[in-house]
Amino acid sequence: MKLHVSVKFNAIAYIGETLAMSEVPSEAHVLAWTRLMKAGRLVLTAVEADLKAAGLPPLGWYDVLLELRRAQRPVRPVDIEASLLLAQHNVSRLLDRLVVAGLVERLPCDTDRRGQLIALSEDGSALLQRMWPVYRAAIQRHVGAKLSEADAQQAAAILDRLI
Amino acid sequence: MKLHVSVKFNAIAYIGETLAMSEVPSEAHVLAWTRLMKAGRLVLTAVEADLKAAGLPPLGWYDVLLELRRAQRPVRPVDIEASLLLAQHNVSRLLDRLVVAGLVERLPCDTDRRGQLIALSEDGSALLQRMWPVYRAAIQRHVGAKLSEADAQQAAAILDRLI
DNA sequence: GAAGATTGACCAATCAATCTTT
DNA sequence: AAAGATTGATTGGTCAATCTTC
Repeated sequence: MKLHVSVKFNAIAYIGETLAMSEVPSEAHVLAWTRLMKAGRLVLTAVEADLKAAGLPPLGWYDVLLELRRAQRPVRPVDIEASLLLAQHNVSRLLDRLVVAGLVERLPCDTDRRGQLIALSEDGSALLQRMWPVYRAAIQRHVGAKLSEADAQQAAAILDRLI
Repeated sequence: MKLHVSVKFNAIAYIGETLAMSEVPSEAHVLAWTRLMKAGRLVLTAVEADLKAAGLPPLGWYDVLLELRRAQRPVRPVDIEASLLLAQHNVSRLLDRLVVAGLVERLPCDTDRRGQLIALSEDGSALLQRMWPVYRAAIQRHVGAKLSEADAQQAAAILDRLI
């Protein structure tokens, strides 16, 4: 009788846990999440501080300029949104600032007259080149110096599964 | 002669690379950094969206409330800053909102009259409990479902080295 | 003078609505 | 109606300055 009850109870507990397993994260998953947020914020803050200390604009500017240089041709705002994971209105206003700073130009888009093309200017290209050494040094200081080569490879591989 | 030149060149190249190694990040380090930013932004956006969809406040509120409940007693703003990696003025205004929402209370601090103590209210405690199931499900959906247990453990360990 | 915290002014992000073209 | 993009209004974050207490 006692055994019977015990079996029943274990069965219920087991079912409960099985259901829970698919609905709630493990402790390791929660820890990975909190570390992701904390490490991300800490390193981002440090890198942004290095850029600012060198009198350079924020990372968001670099990201857009790099996107344009990589494409080697004018790019649609919608493509920038997709690759940088930014909201449409966010990109619109970021581009406003880059235009005012003379780093990019807005061109009409012939194939779709709703849209436009964003072109990298000479100044934009020059800024990109001035920023990279500082940015690169910041990455080295705040990431490179803290992770082994194997750590970096593993981290990149695992984080990629979240994307 | 040709060999001699070659040796010299290699030596110079090697020195150059050795110096560079300590100043610039490897490709893997740069990739780890970009993935960290991208994965962090993507998952954070998704989790925040889940909270909002459930009619709940943003994660920052949860972080503060959780900090207070963990301490089991009123906490100094300076301690919140340290554990959440937030700037002082940022915490000040976040607490303003929590006070207005009736989730925390500001109490005078007897041991240091410059400071204050932040106490969790009943409503704050209740909100914490209402948020956790939604938050937990979001972590499971956006992290747990995408990483194996081993991945999560490795990720947590590696990211911890950045903190 | 340094530390804990707040405040006013400014900049950036977000929401909802809008406009044009597809 | 849906997609690309912008805009006005509000909210949140940041900078510099300030205030009080240590």
